[in-house]
Amino acid sequence: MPLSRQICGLSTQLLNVCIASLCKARNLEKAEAVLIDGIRLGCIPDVVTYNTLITAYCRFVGMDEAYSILYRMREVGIKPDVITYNSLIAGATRYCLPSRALELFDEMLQIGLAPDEWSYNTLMHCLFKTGYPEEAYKIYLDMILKNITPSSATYNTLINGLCKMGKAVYAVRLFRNLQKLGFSAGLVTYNTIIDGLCKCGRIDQARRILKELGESGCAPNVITYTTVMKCCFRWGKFEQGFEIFYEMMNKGYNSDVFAYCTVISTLTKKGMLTDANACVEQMLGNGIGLDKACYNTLLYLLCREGKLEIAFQLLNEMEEGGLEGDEYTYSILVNGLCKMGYIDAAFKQLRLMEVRDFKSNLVAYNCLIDGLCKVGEVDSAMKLFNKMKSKDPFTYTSLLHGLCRKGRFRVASKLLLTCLREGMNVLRSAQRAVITGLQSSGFKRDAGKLRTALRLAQLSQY
DNA sequence: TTAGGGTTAG
Repeated sequence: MPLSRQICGLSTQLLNVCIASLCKARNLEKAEAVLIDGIRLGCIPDVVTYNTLITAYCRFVGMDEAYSILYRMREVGIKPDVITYNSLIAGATRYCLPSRALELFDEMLQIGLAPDEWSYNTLMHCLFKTGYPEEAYKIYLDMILKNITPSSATYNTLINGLCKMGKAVYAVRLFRNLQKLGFSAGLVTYNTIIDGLCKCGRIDQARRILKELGESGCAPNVITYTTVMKCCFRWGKFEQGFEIFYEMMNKGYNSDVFAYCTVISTLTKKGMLTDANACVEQMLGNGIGLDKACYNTLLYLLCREGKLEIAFQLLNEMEEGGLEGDEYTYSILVNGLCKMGYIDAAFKQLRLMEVRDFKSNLVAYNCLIDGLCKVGEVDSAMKLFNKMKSKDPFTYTSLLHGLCRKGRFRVASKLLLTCLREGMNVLRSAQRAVITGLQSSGFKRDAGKLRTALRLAQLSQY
C-alpha cells in the first residue's frame, strides 16, 4: 500500500478513536469540532466516524440530530451500512418510535442492506417496549425464516418482552423450553426473570430462580441485588430490603446510582428523612454520578422536607448540566408546591409542563386536584377535573374526599357512579366517606342505592 | 441489541 494511503488510513483511525472517546464523554460539540479540524488537516472520515456520531446523537440528543448526520454522511458520498441503521433503530427504540423503527428496517431492505441479528433484536425490543408484542413475535419468526441464528440476546429480548407485559409465567415457560433445547441462561436472563416474577408478586418462584442462579455458577451482580431489594420494598418487607442493601455493600459490590436511588426514595417515602440524607451523603461521597432519575429522587426528598428553594436550585443545576427535567421532575415539584399550599406556583409548573409537551401530565394534574381540595377550593378542583383529558383512580379519590370534606355528598355520589361506569376503582376510604356522608345528612335511600351499585361493580370484576 | 432505580390519594 502506498505510504500516503497508509498515513491517511492511520489518520482516519486516530480521528475515529478521538471522536469515539469524545462521544463516550457526551461531548458531542467537541467531537464535531474535531471532525471539522480533522478534515481540514486531511483526515478522511469514513462510515465508522459517522456511525459513532449517529449512535451518540441517538443516545444523548435526539433522532433529528442523528438524521442530520445521516444526511451529511450521504452528502460526502459515504453510504450508510447495517450498523448505521442498527444505531438509528436503537434510537427509535429509545424514543419509543415503533413506526420509525419499522420504516428504517424497511429502508434497509430497499437499499439492499441485509438486516443482521442486531437489527432484528433491536426491532423486536422496540416493538415489545412500545406495546406491540405480536408484531415483535412476528419479527422473531421472520428472523428464523431468514435463517438468522438467534443469540442469547434474542432470547433475552423475548423473555424480557413477556416479563414487561406482566406475563412472567409465560417467560419462565419459554425459558424452560429453551433450556431443554440447550440454551444456557446467563446473568441477564436470570435477572430479567427474577425481576418479572418479583413485579407480579410471585416471590417464591423468584426465590427459586435466584437459588438456581446461585447453583448455576453465575455470580449475582449489583442488578440482581437491586432487583431483589426493590422487590422487598414493593411488598412491604422493608427490613429485609435494607438488609440486602447492606449485604451487597459488605460483600464488596459497589452500590451504583440505581441502588442508591432505590434506597433513598424508599427512605423518603417512609418519612425516614435523616437516613435518606445520610444515604445521599454516602452516595455523593462515593463519587456516584447523578442521572435524571437520581436528580428526581433528590428533588422528591427536598420537597418532602419542604426545602423548595433548594429544590429549585437543584433543578437549575440539573438543567444547566444538560439534563432536562421530565414529567417525573415536574410532577414532583407540583406535588411539593401543592403540599406546601403554593397552588399558584404549582399551576405555573403545570403550564411549563404543557409547553414542554410531556407524554403525560396526569400525575401533576392529580396533585393539583388534591392540593386544591386540601386548601378548600373544591370548585376550582372540579373545573380542573373537567379540563382533564384522562383521569385515573387517584383523580377520583382526591376529588371525592374534597367534596365530602365540604359536605357535598350528592355531588360526590354522582361522581362515584361515573367513576364506576368507567370501570375505575377508588379507595375504600373514599367510598365509605360518600356513603356515611349521605346517611348522616339524611339521604339514606341514595346511600343504599350507592352501596348496591358498589357491590354490583365489585361482583362484575370477578 | 437484552437485566435493576425516580412522581400522585388515604
